[in-house]
Amino acid sequence: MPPSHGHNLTSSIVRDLGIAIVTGEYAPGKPFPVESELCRHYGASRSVLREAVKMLTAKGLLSARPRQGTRVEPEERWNLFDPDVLRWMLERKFSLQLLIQFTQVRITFEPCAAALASHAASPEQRAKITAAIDRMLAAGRGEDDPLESDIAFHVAVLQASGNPFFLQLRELIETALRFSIRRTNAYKGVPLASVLDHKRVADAILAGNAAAAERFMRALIQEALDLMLAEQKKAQKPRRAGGRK
Amino acid sequence: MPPSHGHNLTSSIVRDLGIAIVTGEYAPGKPFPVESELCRHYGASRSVLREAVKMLTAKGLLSARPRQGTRVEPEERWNLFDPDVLRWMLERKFSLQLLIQFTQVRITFEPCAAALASHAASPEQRAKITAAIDRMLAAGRGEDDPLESDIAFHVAVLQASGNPFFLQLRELIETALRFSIRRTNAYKGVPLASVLDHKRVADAILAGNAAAAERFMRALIQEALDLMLAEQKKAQKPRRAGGRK
DNA sequence: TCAAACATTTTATCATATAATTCGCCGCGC
DNA sequence: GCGCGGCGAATTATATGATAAAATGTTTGA
Repeated sequence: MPPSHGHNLTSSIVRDLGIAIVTGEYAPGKPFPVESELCRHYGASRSVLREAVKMLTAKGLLSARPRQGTRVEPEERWNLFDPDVLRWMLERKFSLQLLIQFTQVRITFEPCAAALASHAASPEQRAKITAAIDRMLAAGRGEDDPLESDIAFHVAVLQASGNPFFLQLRELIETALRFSIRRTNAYKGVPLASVLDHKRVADAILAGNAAAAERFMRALIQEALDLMLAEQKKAQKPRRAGGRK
Repeated sequence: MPPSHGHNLTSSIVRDLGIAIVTGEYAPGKPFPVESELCRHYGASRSVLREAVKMLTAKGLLSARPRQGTRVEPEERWNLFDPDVLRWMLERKFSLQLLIQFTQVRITFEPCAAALASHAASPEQRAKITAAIDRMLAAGRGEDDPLESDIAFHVAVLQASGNPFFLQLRELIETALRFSIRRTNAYKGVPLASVLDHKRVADAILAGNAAAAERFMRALIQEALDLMLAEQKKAQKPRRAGGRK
């Protein structure tokens, strides 16, 4: 196993093991390989392997006790808000349902963040929001990257909210956005309408209109959510019902 | 350093270092002790220390590179949604502002979870919500623990929402509730009114009335938030303005 | 039948050695 | 004087082997 992805051996093992866990390669009930076995598997020393296991333990994926071995934790203990964990899940264990569930989180958070931002945004943060909208407009003319400018807008709003918990979602939303376009082939040509939908959120925030900012942001994400729900329904029809996992 | 708290040496060092970091003992800019120094400090071997550092790295508090040493990450990289990190911050670096900010997160999440629950709750989950309300009523009569029953209610709603991200907040909310009562001396005698406020949320969920469930849950948390904001204002008056940190 | 002693397996901890990485210094050439 | 390349040192990264502790299963003794 060459340290192809991360920079060092440990982080690439963390990544590999992490992906193996979230994809269900090691079930929460079934036995996890013992240290020595994993060492052989990866051709790494015990130190490195133990450090990798500790990192996954810190993310809630594993737990270990003497004589009992290392075990995969039940899924509800996983740290879903850890950027690594969410990324692994979206990239490697994609399910439309997971993306929908995360979007439900966004539709919960972001309108609130927009409302807070309309009161709390500093001049610099306001400028950043304006700049992001400008970038989106430019992207509409083909002069900037649509995805990056979109991300920049949402991040700017989160930052302007002044709530550090909201800011935490930054990486998660970035991952989700990057990922969802990679699958849905949206952003073919940025519809101007979408840019204007963003712009009215920005305008409401800059005008200090919390209620409008919240409403418009919610509408924005609801639209994306509706698209996913429609796709989900479409995908269910041809085959059968039963949307578990 | 006896492994007083956690079960083993590593976890107690993780805890100790984690607390030292969130309390600002090691600033994000200033130098962090090198491995050998930390080993001496804790009287532990390098392996143990490195594993502890790796766990903190996984939680976003540290980063390390050869020759450059280990460094504290800027606060916005910390994994605030990690139960350990939030607990350390609330227990050891308490600020009313942080509690308020987290409550803003709750007021964002929980009404939404209640709305989802009103449609998605399974029979078992409904029973759990009912049971929690019964416990709260019992607590009002002094026959059960007010805090535990309150926690049980909120957790039951999160579970019933069917969204794993919401369920993640379980431990966080538990921590925040346990903590906030320890400081505010609320729950002296559970006012029946509060129990009824909870009950009408439960009733709305059980009746499948999403809008009402959302509204009542929001009102419930808003009340707590208002108390904190009032306390914050009260605390600011006597001294001076300037609520940073 | 039950319980205490024992053996075994697995992680936890320790100790030491070597490699890789990066920064700063020094000297060389121009 | 100034840049550039190598050299050395500091620090984490990795490897290895040994010992300790914990938890489980088994055996033995009454």
